[in-house]
Amino acid sequence: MNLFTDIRVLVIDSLKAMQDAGELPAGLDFGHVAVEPPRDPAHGDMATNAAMVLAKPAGRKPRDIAEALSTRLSGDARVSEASVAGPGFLNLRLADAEWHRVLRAALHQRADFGRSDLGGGRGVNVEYVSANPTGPLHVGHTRGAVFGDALASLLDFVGYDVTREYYINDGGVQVDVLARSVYLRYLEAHGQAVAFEDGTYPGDYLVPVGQALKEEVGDAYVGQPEAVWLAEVRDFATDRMMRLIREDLAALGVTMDYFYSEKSLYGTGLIEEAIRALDEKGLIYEGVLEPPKGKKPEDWEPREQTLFRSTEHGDDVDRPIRKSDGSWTYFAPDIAYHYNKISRGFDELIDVFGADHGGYVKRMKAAVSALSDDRVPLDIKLTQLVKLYKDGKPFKMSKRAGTFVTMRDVVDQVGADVTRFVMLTRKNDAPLDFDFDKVLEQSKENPVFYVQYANARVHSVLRKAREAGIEVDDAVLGAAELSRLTHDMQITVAKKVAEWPRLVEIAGRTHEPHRIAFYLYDLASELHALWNRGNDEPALRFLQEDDAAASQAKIALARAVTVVISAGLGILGVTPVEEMR
RNA sequence: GCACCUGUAGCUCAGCUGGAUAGAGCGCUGCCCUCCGAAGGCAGAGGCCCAAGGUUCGAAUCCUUGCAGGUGCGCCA
Repeated sequence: MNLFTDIRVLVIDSLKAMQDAGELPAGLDFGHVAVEPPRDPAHGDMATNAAMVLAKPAGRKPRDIAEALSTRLSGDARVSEASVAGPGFLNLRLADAEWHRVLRAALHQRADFGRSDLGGGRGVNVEYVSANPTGPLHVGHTRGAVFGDALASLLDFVGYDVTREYYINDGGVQVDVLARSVYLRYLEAHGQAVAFEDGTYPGDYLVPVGQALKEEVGDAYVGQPEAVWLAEVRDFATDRMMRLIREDLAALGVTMDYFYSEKSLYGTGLIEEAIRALDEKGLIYEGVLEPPKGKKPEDWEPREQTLFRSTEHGDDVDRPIRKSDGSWTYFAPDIAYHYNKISRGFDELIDVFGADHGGYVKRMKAAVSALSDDRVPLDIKLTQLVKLYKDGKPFKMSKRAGTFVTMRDVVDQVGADVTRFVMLTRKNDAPLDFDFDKVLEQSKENPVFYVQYANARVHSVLRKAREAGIEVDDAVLGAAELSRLTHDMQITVAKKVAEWPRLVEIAGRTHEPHRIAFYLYDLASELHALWNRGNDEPALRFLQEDDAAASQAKIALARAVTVVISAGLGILGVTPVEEMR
């Protein structure tokens, strides 16, 4: 249940009744009528802008509409008070029973509390990570992986049919470089001295791959020209790298539904088909691009290339899809890949890219817009850089100096749960500071700890209640005398719980999973505040050993909080803990 | 030169399809914390929401222009 949408229905029904009574003209658009929590809780529990939105079309003064609406809403048992304020806001105060109803819903629906039908079962494809298969995942990939995975879970929670997908860039020259690098390690495994020049990957992680290649083919490739081994070694190496990447993802708790290979596009005619589809729309032509202004490549000279008229779909300049030698640019298979996603019937597409791909957004959107005739929206989320800190000091990464920080390094040091939560404590558009020490601190300034601690505190109460012989199963708690919960701080916590379904929809609509992390921190804060008050006012403590009924009511509130924390952490991919260690 | 992202308290950042007196953590100030649920609690100070125009009953939020920082810009992917 979502109390905000329930009350909005009530408001709309009242407005319709006013139309029937001739107090409002027919044919009004209620689409902009909103029911929201007011910024200042002193104003009430909910506020509606109905009077202000409808004043002009209805030809009446906002305050007059608000007064009339106020009279009708006051007649509903759920509304304890309705008052007109400011330019025409209608503030509503709800009966305590409404908050109790929310708690019961949370205890009854548990993991499903807050689920929504926003997506209406529509298919959405979330493509994320998509790192080149040339080495292990690093910190930058980690943020994209966590973000994409949480977004996918979030969309699932709000009613989408979600596919998680990884695009393997195994078709470009970078996998040839990988193959040559592995070949060097292979020669090394045969006892030869090798040198890693510029343009090869010197990382140690290829040592076992070279060794494995030796075990696979013996000395068959030693002393042979590239033509003999390149294709074979390339396949072998990319396969090994993808195994490595899958292990990295698994360590972070990320599981993909599909891995889509760029290489598999070649030779199937799909690229040609996608380009033909664009050509049929008159969007493909042979032409010469203007040189880029400012930073001009040194060897720039005008060339005729095959171009995609992406400017027709919002891009700044048209984009080449063939190099001057006639081979495809990277963009061409990517067009084909998105063409494939469209043809697989997805209703919405989401790409999660690193910030360095920002320049790629417009052309990709242009391609999808053109190929789908604007039927399939593509949202591209860019994740900004992660800056690493060690004890407050910046931690420089350098491949050359060997201080290259991999995803595995991070997960091994702080754990997958902490990594995931911290990566979501900033919106994707903002750079993120990640301090190896601070994320493990046990204090209020560490949101991961604070949320987990709230959860653990509630579970501690549940354990102690059972020891005291008080039944605290959810079914029992759901039937508890919640009318005993009347204290302001208790109602405040219940109100925060009631915001969860609304928050989830907002996060889902905006594709912003970080909102969940921030909300969970707020929710945890409210619980801690109530808990702390128990120090001064023993009557507010959750466990009242001599009064089972009172305990059950209070614990029902606490349990509802952990229901939401568990669901929220679940979306973020973080395991809720029941005990702090 | 152009495009995209960012600009909110001393610092790091939230801010809901535009809503009322703009929030949190840290830091700062004051009080509380021998035990009874303190890996602390309560309260307070602190703002020209980068700037200037515009749209609107109403703008941190939308539009335009400018400023500052970051990222990117044909034969790399």
